[in-house]
Amino acid sequence: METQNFLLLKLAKIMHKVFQELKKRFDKLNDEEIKISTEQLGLLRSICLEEDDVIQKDMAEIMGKDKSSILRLINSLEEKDLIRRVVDNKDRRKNYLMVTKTGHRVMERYMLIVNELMLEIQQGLNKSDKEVFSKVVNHIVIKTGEL
Amino acid sequence: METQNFLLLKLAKIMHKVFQELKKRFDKLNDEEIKISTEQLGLLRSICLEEDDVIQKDMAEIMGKDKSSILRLINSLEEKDLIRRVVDNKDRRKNYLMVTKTGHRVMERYMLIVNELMLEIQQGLNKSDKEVFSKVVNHIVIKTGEL
DNA sequence: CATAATAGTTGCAGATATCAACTAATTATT
DNA sequence: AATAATTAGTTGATATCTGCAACTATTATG
Repeated sequence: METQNFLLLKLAKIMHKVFQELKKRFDKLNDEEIKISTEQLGLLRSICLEEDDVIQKDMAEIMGKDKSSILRLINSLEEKDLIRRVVDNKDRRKNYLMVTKTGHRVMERYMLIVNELMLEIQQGLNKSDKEVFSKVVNHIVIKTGEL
Repeated sequence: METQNFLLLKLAKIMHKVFQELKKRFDKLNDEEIKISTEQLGLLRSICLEEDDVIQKDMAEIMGKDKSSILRLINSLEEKDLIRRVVDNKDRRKNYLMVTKTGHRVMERYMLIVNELMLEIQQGLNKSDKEVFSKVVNHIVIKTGEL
């Protein structure tokens, strides 16, 4: 019973650590390049990972943040030319958030670092463990989706 | 290869969702009670979970934040009478962070909610899957500890 | 004793967050 | 078709959290 609580807290701790490490490595890489904050990167990442084109409101829901928060993050990403607002012809209230070439390049570079770190972390795990882990994560994705 | 990246991002997403849900349930509970922010709760949680008594500097290291950040979070927790600074007799530079009765009560209440949500999320998983998951998490704890 | 190192504090500046009030565009209602 | 309601986005105000650098107080070291 208590084990499961601590597991969650452990998970929180390692996620924090992993993203901290990722940010550190990413910052190091981007010394003279585009400086991007964790939140900005998180939003960019989310936009990239969505199946369909999204508008600001979608991202507010997906990220679980206020629409004005998203708006300001979008502003900063647009200033850095990582994404671009494109007005929907059919409904001019909507701004589609399109990732620019630079944005994709930044994400790719980020993904390489993620990849590298993941390999480091996975060392010593066998295939079946990884599969079960992946299965459980997917299970939790579904369960949290129901919340 | 790519699978593992997305696994991390998936994990990040579910953690975000879980803590969001936890905060929501916790806020609902604490309508007239102590209002506490996510960061404050996170710090209180960490202090409670440590084996030994800690000082501010320890928490800065554990949480991976600047000591001044911790200091201010401690201030807000102390204002709410959830923790108390106690000067070390042998080294008067050090403030031990002692959790008050109220602090423990708040944490217990929080843990109950965590517990409840964990049970909801785990429904449908068999024992062996949970064990493997736990094992992998522990593996990652060790690996991230080496970073 | 003078100097280093350590723990904590304060001031400053920047990023993020939410809330509420607002505009503009679209849809629904009468 | 005119009016009202809804939706998407924006803005202003305010609060929280963050790190950095400079500072104080205390302890350790030479």
